[in-house]
This record gives sequence, C-alpha cells and structure tokens, in this order.
Amino acid sequence: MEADNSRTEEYLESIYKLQQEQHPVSTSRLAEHLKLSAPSVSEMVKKLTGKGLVFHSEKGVCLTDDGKSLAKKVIRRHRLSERLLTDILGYKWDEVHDEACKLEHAISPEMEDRIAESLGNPKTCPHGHPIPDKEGNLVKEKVKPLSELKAREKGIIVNVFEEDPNMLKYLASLGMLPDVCVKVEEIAPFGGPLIVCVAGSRYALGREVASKIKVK
Amino acid sequence: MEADNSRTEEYLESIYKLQQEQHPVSTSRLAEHLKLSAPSVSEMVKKLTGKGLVFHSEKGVCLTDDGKSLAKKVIRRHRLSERLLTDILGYKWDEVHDEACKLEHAISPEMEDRIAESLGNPKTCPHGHPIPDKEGNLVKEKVKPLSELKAREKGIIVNVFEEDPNMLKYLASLGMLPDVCVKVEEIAPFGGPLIVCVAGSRYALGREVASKIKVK
DNA sequence: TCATAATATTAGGTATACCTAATCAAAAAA
DNA sequence: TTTTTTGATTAGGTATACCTAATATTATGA
Ligand SMILES: [Mn+2]
Ligand SMILES: [Mn+2]
Ligand SMILES: [Mn+2]
Ligand SMILES: [Mn+2]
Repeated sequence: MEADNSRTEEYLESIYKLQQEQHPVSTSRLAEHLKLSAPSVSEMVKKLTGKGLVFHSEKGVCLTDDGKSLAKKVIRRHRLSERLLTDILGYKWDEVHDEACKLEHAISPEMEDRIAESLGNPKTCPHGHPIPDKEGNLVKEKVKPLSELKAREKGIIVNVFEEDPNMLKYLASLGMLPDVCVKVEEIAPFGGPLIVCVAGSRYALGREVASKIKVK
Repeated sequence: MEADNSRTEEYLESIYKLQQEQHPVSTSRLAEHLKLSAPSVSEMVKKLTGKGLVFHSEKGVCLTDDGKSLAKKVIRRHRLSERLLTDILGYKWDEVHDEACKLEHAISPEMEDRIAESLGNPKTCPHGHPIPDKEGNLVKEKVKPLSELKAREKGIIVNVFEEDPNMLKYLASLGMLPDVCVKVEEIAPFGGPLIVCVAGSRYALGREVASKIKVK
C-alpha cells in the first residue's frame, strides 16, 4: 500500500523553515511550531533519524541531504499551492497558508508539474519566498530586515517571513506587499516604531513587525 | 486538534457509489472496492455505525441521512476536483480519478466554493456524473445502459460508470464521451458484442463495456 | 436434509503518531 | 559551587486503522 508521508513531510517542512532563523533546530522550537508536545517531537525525530532524513548535532536537529531534498519538494508543493489559490482561485495572501499546508500532501509529482505549467512557472509564492525548481535549486535573494534600514533609506520588499493571517491582512491593508518600495522616514528611539512611507502614505510600524519584512 | 476524517469519507464515498448498483452494500463488495480486507471493513463499519453514519439492514450496510449527506459532500468535492484537473490543469478524463480521490480530503468548504465558482458552477464531472450542489441536491437524469438499446436505436451518452483508467482511455479513443450520440447498428447474438456507430465510425463493443455506458 | 461454499465477524496483533507524568542532563543563577 | 531552571528524553498509555487466522453464520445445491 501507498504510505502516508504527510507527518514526515510536515516535520521536514517545519525544520527547513526554522533552520533559516537559527541553524540547528531545538526540539522545543519544533514542538512549538508544529503545535505538538516535546516528547512527541522527540520521538518522531528519532524515527526521522532512522529514515536518514535528519541527524542530531550538539545544538539540535539538522536535515541530511535526503531530508533537505524532501523538504524542498514539500516547500515547492506548498508554494505552488499558494499560487494556485491566489492566482486561479482568487484567494488573498492571508488566506492561503493553512489551505496550502493541507494541499501540499495531496499533490502528486504529475500534478505539481501541471500546476507549475498552468501558472507559468512562477518564481515565488504570494509572500515573496522562492519556489524551488524540480531539482531543488532555489535562488535566495540577498535581503535584510526592514528594521535594519537607517532613517531615510529605501528598500523594495522581497518577502514577508510571517504566516499569521492577521499580520498579513494588516500588512496588505498598508500596501506592504512584495515588490513594493518602502522608505524609512525616521526611527523612534528606545526600541520605538519605524515611521515608514509606502505609496505616499506614512505609517508607524513596530520593530517586531519590521523585522519580519525583508527588503533589498 | 482537527480530526482527520479521510478514512470515514472514503468509506462513505464507496458505500454511496456501490449502493447505486445494488442497494444494501455487502461487506465483501465494500472491501473489494476499497482494496481492504473484509475484517477491516467489518470493524470500520461498526465504528461508522457508532457515529450514526451507517446502519445494518438484513442485506448489508446502508447510509443514514447524516451518512448520505456527508457522502454527497465528499462526492461534490471529488467531482469538482476532477473538473479542476481537466478544465484548469489540462488533465485527461482517464487521469483524474485517483488524484481527485486524494484531493477531495484536502479541500475546505471555502475552497470548494471557490473551485465551483472559478469553474462556473459545473453540473457534472468529466465522466458525466452530476455534481451535488451545496445543499446536497443532485439531479439524476433518467438513463439506461447502452447495452439495453435495441438494434438501430440511438442514444446520447450521459455518463460512464467506470473508473478504470485503461477503459476510459479506450473509450475516449473511440470518441465515446458524454454528450456524444451513439447508434447501435446491430447486436451480435449469444452475448456477443454490439456494433455501434460513433461520429461516422463503426466499432464492436463488448456487452460488459456497453453496460457501463449510460445513455438517454 | 446435510454438506459445502460463500460471507461476516471475532480474536489477537502491528504500525503510526499522538499524549501526560516522571526523569535526566545541561545551563544559568545564586 | 550548589541550586534552580530550562530543555530533552524515557516510560507508559491511547486512538485509529489496518492485518491474518480462526470461527460463526448464512446460502446453495446435491
Ligand atoms: Mn505543511
Ligand atoms: Mn508563502
Ligand atoms: Mn475518494
Ligand atoms: Mn468522475
């Protein structure tokens, strides 16, 4: 019978994403992201180790080459799903994450190809993240968080590292979407907000939020 | 946590389909269709009974009103998925069944609506079967098997009660698709084939195959 | 009617993936 | 350095959905 790898895929996907923040991923961070208990994750990580998909370093869990390869396949399916949802079915960018997170496990390689083709082989998901190609290559643009720009500096939004629908909805309402130009007018002291200018309007943006927005 | 009803959905879907052939569905027939052992099905049917989705009559398993309602939801998602695959992603009618059978469990009510709308609220799947509406209403056309037509009688193909890709591929190669007109030229005796005329060409069609093709 | 065959269910077991409570180990604080 | 806190794992358990082998039930047909 055909195995159901959806849990394995979900773990690898999470590990891949979390390692972008800090390299070896801790059990607790992974458990938090997957909304599972630490022992559950601990146990599953052991199984993934047995399958040669992850290994344990000093500081935490790392993906093996096989694990990385599978993770990128899942991420490709996830991001293509998001594009299908926005470009063809008319979803907003804040509505697609959870749907795509289920769809990604129900998509065959055949279907993945067809979606990519039908969409004209898109390079990024609606949040600006690169879609790995069939071989697992993905182009990471050199970016920095909006929060690191200095006063009077400009940047173009590349992507938004955030999956919370409310946050995304909020950002969309300010017009802060990929490819949009943002200027930091001034930076309030003592960890205060950034005053940014987007399409002629000025907004005060918290540091936390600004750090999720990556610009070039 | 959100429950995974995919197995429940798969059982109800099968029961619904099989009961169209013969009303109360036997455990063995169900096991065969689901490609599972009889004891597995026996056990699962007991669980479905506990959930109030099916009940046991003399002759076999029947859907309760709740069961029928859920089954029709699954079938709606299945058939909309098939249409998405053919109409938007360019699949052939013989390639969609298995893909749709996985997709149908990963589609939210929200997404179901969006697919239906994007496709212009189609009335049937690529095989000619009606797509139940949101409320579970579905229009069954009055049809009979092609095998019951008499010599020289004509009919229009309404649907094909078959999910085997090879059979569907074969029928498509003869141009035998929904809405196509077929004329039975003659019927060979002793259970022999039907000689049919489709779009000017004549073909010999086995009785078994002809009984799967429903015409009006 | 009685034996045979088909169907359904029970019994007992496996794999997967989750949980809480308890324990162990490492890091940070006192 | 000893204590406390945080983090990870072990121990023991549950739910779900599958399996094979054995048994029971129902039909069929000789
Ligand atoms: Mn996911
Ligand atoms: Mn995305
Ligand atoms: Mn199905
Ligand atoms: Mn169909």
